[in-house]
Amino acid sequence: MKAANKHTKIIHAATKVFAKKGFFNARISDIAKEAKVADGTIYLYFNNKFDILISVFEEEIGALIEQVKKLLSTEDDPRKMIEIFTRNHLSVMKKNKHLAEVIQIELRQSAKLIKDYRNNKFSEYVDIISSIIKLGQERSIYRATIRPGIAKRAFFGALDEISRVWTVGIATDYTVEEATQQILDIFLCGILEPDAPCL
Amino acid sequence: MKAANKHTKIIHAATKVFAKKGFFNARISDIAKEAKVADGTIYLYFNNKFDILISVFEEEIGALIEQVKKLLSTEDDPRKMIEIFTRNHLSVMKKNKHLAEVIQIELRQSAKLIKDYRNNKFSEYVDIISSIIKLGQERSIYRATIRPGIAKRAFFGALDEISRVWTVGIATDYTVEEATQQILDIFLCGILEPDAPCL
Amino acid sequence: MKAANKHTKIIHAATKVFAKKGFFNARISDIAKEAKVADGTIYLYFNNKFDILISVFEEEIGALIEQVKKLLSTEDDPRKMIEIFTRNHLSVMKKNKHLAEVIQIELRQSAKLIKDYRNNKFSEYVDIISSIIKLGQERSIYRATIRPGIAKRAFFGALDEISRVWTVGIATDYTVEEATQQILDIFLCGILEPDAPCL
Amino acid sequence: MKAANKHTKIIHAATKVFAKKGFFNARISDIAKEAKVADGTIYLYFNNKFDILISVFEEEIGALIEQVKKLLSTEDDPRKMIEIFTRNHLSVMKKNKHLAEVIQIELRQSAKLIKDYRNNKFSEYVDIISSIIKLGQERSIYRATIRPGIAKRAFFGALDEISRVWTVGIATDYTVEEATQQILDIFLCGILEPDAPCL
DNA sequence: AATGAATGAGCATTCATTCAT
DNA sequence: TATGAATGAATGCTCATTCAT
Repeated sequence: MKAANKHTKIIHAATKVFAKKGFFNARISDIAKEAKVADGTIYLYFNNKFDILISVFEEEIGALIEQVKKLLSTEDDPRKMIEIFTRNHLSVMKKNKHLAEVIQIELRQSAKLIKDYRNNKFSEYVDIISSIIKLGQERSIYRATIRPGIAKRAFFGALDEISRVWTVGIATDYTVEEATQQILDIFLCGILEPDAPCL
Repeated sequence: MKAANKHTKIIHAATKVFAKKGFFNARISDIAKEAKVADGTIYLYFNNKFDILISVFEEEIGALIEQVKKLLSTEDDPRKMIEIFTRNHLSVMKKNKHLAEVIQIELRQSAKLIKDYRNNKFSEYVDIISSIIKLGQERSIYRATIRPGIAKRAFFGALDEISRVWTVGIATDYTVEEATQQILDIFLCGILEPDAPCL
Repeated sequence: MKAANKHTKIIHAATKVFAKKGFFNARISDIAKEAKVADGTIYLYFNNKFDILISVFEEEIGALIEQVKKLLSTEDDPRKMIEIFTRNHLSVMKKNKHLAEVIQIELRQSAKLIKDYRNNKFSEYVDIISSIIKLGQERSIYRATIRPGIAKRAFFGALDEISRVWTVGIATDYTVEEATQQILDIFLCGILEPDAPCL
Repeated sequence: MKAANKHTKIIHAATKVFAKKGFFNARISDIAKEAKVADGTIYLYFNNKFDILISVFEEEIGALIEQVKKLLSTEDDPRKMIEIFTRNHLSVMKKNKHLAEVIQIELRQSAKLIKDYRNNKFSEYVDIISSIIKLGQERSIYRATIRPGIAKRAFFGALDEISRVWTVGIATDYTVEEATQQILDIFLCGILEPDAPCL
């Protein structure tokens, strides 16, 4: 992954280091070394350590949002859209372990770490799920009794926990495809209208 | 909550402090003050700061396991069992915010914090879900294609993310009962055999 | 000078180190080493580096005030009182070089270093001079046209600059007694020949 | 104040910045910004930060010396000469606050800051006072018992401390003229009533 | 068992200085 | 000459842990 400029280079380095050591155990000098810049250089691009973490969230999740939105733009069926979201999320998490770790672990602490920080990008990402559900409800494909605001969390939580297996390195393993099929099997067939066929 | 002895008193104090500040921002002196003991006293009961966190996990989740197992022991229907697990988990998380925070946030970091620590108690807790699913499959109530090892994670992840709303304090709110109904609606009706009736 | 307790021990060590290196070049570890305590110990007694400097001022000048007030209490003649103040100030500054340096150099910067810090003790010390002048004016020994608020500064400034020779280590040297006589001669009688008219 | 060249521009900028923040809190980038040049440009004209401070002393005090020497050249009476020196010093210090701060505060630290630096210009300035006193003694206007080397310090110290009121911004205020009159009154004639005996 | 004063290792951040352009 | 991005050494302060009492 070639870094276009130093800002990006540092973001990628930080993602890697935060993933490996966690935010608190990560040293600025670790990030600097990983990015092959001097410690002080980091402060030309970021205000402080927290700022680096926030930037990692914003930029990495921002890219994820762009990617999945692009994929979704070619599809119209809410069932297929859920499938696309699922497969994309799981495969990115399996491939990009560093990003996965940061989202699964560091993102969770962020509210506690940084006063008044709202993970807007993260909310935006999860809201893609609820928007798909709402679309499906408008077209009578998804049951009207499902509350999108709750279902989006249930669904994201399921994906998140499922994909943790790959980062934590638990023995029990499964492929992205197996996980996708299971998730869809459980979730889709659950929220479908009784007469809407499962995929 | 009256503490039987100093060990328990410290565990409860630590749960509260870790929940409020997070493991890294929590100071031993904070825990000592909360437990109304001297800083040094903590080291008579625990080896180090990590040891306190591990003990919090083991004891608090241990109690949770006891509680839910007791509730489940009076029930035989796998559908009801899933409902009991769900309602219990969500209501404990809503009531005991400190425990909720520690499970949702600190537990996730634990592997990174403490080399070679396996959250055995946590695994035991999540495995209750897969054992219920297996039971349902044996009785042909849950579909045989569902993989319990994946489904347990999907289900726990859903519960976990759903209940995070209460600790993070997001505006969108719902009651334990609403959340329970939605979770069951989505999850149960999804994993049931085609001819097994939803609750 | 035996230190009664750690607080005093650190104050004395800091006076010495600030005198030798100046506030900014003084390292906390220098003070700690000089006081024979650990770096962290200093923070059990002081809030921060500035706080140490302020404490040095307050305590060292406080002691100086006590000392000179005690000496003055036995004297009633405003001429003798000025003499006592002068001789005491000059001899303390010549003997206690560290204190002299801190007063002459670091005290001057203090307003710039520490926002909203008023050297109350220092003002109190200089005000002893104006109170002697006022006493002399009441008794018609000192001229009524002299403004005590200006004269106190002129007098203290003269003493201060005179005594700097000893700390800076300028070649031109004179004894405390010589300096005292000259100061009194100039300040009390002026530098004019008896029959030369003032301007 | 139009700067003839960059060297002078930087000197003036540095005087201002050192006055405002003090030498240690002043950053090279502050001076560069004030002088409207790049940080690196400063190093084309000065060796290091200390060098800038020394240059400030030399050039600003050098100008002060030129100015007062020119004023004194038209006067022959040692009493008038002391008056001219006093009024000039006080009025420059009241007008040029930046220079005043640098002389009153930063100059004092200079020996500690810069190894082996002798403020030659400063000595030259203060020696003007002793040369006036010597002149007065030759003409039997000033008493022969006065030691010019001590009196020059006493006199400069008085002026310095008197003028500090204006830079520090103490409530008690007086005009240049009031201060000049008081200084001359005290120094030339002493503070005693005409018929009160000196000690 | 209990205390809490003392320790000292460890790190985010700053900023004078350099140097490629 | 002039620039300003990059460097990396340097340090105030925190806090987990120890240990004399």
